[in-house]
Amino acid sequence: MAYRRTENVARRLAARRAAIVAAACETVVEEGLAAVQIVEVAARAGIAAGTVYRYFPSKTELVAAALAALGEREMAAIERAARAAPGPLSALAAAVTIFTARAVASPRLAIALIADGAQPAVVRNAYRAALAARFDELIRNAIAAGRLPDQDAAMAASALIGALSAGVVGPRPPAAAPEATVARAQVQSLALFALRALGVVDARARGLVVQTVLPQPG
Amino acid sequence: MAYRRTENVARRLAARRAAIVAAACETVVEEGLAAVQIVEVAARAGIAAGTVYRYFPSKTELVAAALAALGEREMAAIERAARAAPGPLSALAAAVTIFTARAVASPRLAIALIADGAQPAVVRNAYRAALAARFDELIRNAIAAGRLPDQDAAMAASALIGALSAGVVGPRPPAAAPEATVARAQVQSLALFALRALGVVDARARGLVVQTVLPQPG
DNA sequence: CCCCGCTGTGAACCATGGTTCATTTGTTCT
DNA sequence: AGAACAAATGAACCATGGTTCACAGCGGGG
Repeated sequence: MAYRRTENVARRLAARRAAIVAAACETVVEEGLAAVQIVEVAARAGIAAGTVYRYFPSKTELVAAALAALGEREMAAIERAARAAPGPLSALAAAVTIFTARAVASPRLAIALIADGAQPAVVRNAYRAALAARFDELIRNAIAAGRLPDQDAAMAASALIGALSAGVVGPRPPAAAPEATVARAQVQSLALFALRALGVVDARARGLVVQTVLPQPG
Repeated sequence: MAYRRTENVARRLAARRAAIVAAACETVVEEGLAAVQIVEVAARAGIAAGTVYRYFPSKTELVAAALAALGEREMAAIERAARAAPGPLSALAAAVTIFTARAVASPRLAIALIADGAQPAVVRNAYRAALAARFDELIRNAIAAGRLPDQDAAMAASALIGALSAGVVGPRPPAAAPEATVARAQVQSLALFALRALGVVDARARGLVVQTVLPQPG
């Protein structure tokens, strides 16, 4: 029975650690990377500041854990979309659209993961790299299937991410339409631009993007 | 003569103010926005920390002035390139190429002006907006001249900047070739990608980009 | 049932870096 | 030259926010 109890304790500790990371994630999503403060995160997790240091050696490590979690969540969403698509080109289109939609829906998160200069770089680069690698692969698949013209896939992937990210900071047009509609239009425009950049003719691209379901983030 | 002397003093003060801004600019270019510290900038300008506050009410204002100066310098370089070009499409190509070349040559500067999350945003957005406006205009000109397919120029301009900026943070290919050559190749690839995204056919774009002279930043 | 030790606490500590101000230094005008 | 005033100085001040630590509480094992 000794073992049993010990395991329960371990479970409690793991849960608390997860709660701390979750709190940090919330802060990142809601207020951006720069706004992450130990006391604030601790409060959100319902514990004292010092307790955080029983689970993480430093703020940097905590932020790293949070960004890793958020990054994986994004990657998973993209992966899901890509896998669900019927062929290489629509997989690429789906990935592009999902990425953009989620970025537009959570600009602070997108910035934190991709662009924010705060914090010692390393972690952010991990997500960027993973993302670029995945897009690179999707592009190469599409090329191999003869659905895209031959090109430097790695460079294209990198530039692609940049172009799509630009949407979240770029100038919102003064919206007369309801917010959701504007966001959807923005996502669609960006995705079309991106696909055209890769060499997809416009009409074809439109079909690919429109057929993609725009999801809720999370 | 009273007037004469007064004017000399004013000149000295203006010069000193300029020196402070210049020092701040150097720091931004060399070490990034986050590394700007009053004491360090003051030392670089050859004065004491307190003196800075005779010329600027706060660090924020100083940084704003520095970024404004740097932004204008970039805009001027782009403007020069665009004006020198023979037609709307090559003006656009020239602007794209120069922007990219300078960004690749001074990554820290590019990041500070475009992406860095440090400092209360406002100033950076000014440059971004100016840049986007200029590209928007160049794109619209090219469309009007029938050299580009019709499209949402504002969105395209924004995405364009994002795509080009991505190059400076993106993965450097492991360079076997000398640094300068790699940089030039990188600039060319990015510029081609960007022009294709705007609807220029590849062969035509290559000609436009290659003919552009890659300059020294400054 | 009580002791031990692990977990939680939060006030205090420390480092960083922007800002201030009493004092010193230099310049202008008579 | 000397009074008067502006500018420069830089050490001290303050705010912010990460990190520590001596202590309290709780739960599990004997």
